[in-house]
Amino acid sequence: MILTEKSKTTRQKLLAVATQVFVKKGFHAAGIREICTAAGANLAAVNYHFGGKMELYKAVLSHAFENAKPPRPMPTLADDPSHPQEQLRAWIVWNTERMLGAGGHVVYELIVRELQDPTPAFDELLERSMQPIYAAGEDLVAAVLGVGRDHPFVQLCCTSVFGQCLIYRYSRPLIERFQRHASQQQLEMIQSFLQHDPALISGLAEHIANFSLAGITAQAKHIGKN
Amino acid sequence: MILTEKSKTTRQKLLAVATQVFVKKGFHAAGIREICTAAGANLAAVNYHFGGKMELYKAVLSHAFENAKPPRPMPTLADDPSHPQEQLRAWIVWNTERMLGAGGHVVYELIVRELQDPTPAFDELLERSMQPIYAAGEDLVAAVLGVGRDHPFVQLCCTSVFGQCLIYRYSRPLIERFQRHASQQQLEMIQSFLQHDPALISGLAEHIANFSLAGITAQAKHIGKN
DNA sequence: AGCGGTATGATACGTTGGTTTGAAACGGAC
DNA sequence: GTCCGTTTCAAACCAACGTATCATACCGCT
Repeated sequence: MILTEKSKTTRQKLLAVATQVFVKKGFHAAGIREICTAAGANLAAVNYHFGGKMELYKAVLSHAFENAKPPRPMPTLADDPSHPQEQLRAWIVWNTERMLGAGGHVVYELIVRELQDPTPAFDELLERSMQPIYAAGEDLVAAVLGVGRDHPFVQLCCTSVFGQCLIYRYSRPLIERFQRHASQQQLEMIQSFLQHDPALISGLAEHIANFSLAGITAQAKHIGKN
Repeated sequence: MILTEKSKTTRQKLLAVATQVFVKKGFHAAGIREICTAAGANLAAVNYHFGGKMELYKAVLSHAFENAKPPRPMPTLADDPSHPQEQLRAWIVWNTERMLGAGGHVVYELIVRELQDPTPAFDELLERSMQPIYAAGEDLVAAVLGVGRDHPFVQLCCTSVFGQCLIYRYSRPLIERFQRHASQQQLEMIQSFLQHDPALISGLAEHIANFSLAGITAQAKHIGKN
């Protein structure tokens, strides 16, 4: 079990290939035969190096999570408590780019897969990768609305923000088909998203930030009415 | 192959049970042994009545689509072309309630399942069930923004609206876990969603409509800047 | 060279899941 | 009652999958 140089190579190959396959097909549909042949390894390699398919999957999750370090730190309310709106905008942009950009996209692909059929590894993954981000968003929205974190509007608005981001991860077949009759320019946009074009993702982040900030500040007017 | 009364009964039982199982587990994870035993039918019943698992699935999709008639007609721009904003609000509310309410929820559960691993039946299902709704939304957003349907903002805004709705369908494990530390009142809200509580869905539809209308009208200010 | 832990390889096992088969039971028509 | 198409049933078939086995090859070490 001691990792020599030779073993590390096939281990890493397996990990890399398995990541791609798990992202593309999900845990159940992915086969270790497919993974092993694609990695140029023997069928028994997965069991030898990881102990089983589930352990390989967990290793993929951990590895993906460790390699998903954000390029810049997450904006929080504590960074500038006197300007919550600007901080909220920065957080939305940061979150969108993190979800859709190249930096952390593998993690979110895997999370999205788990949404339908959660494995035992799902809770920990979510807790480590998304929960802190969501909590920071709650703080910011609550600050902008001038209410506590438990106010229903806070949850609703945060979910609205996440929904706008996640649909581009989750519903790509849907978006592609809806825009099938759209202009050529837009189809190219969609294709670029598939390759995580940073410029287009920034533009999308801007849209979601504009859209959401208007939505959130509009909610402020409804507070106290009920 | 002629449908007598006796055969219709088991056929319908199979169809009903299969719908539940496919919704709960997805196409691949669902087993015909499970479906048949739950329906009180023999293992060979699926092959006899439908010709195979895939054909059963297609029958479930068609059946679900036919039983998903909306309680009221979809609001469109043509209903009242002089008040596009009010019509857009009505459309958002209608769409949200349709997606999340009891009326058409089976169809959307199945669509959401297909988003990850589209089957050959996916395209037709989408074309018949969601595409017309999306097109109507595009018209309304374009009218509110005062631009053509091909304007990038139209697609972005429509996707933002759909994203807010769909996240409640496909990310329920996520929402539940995020609000795990939330108040008891909110946990009950989530539970009620699972049972398609009409009142709560109406409230959610209101939120999404408020949020989105503010977001869309805010985009109008950015038009022409580039 | 010879040893021991490590890695790889081909093969087989047990299970699962969809499909097939062929016989038996049903139900109306004559 | 008999016949025939339809439906049900138990059992088997077959492919695919994850896993286990055991022999072989590798490599640093003494």
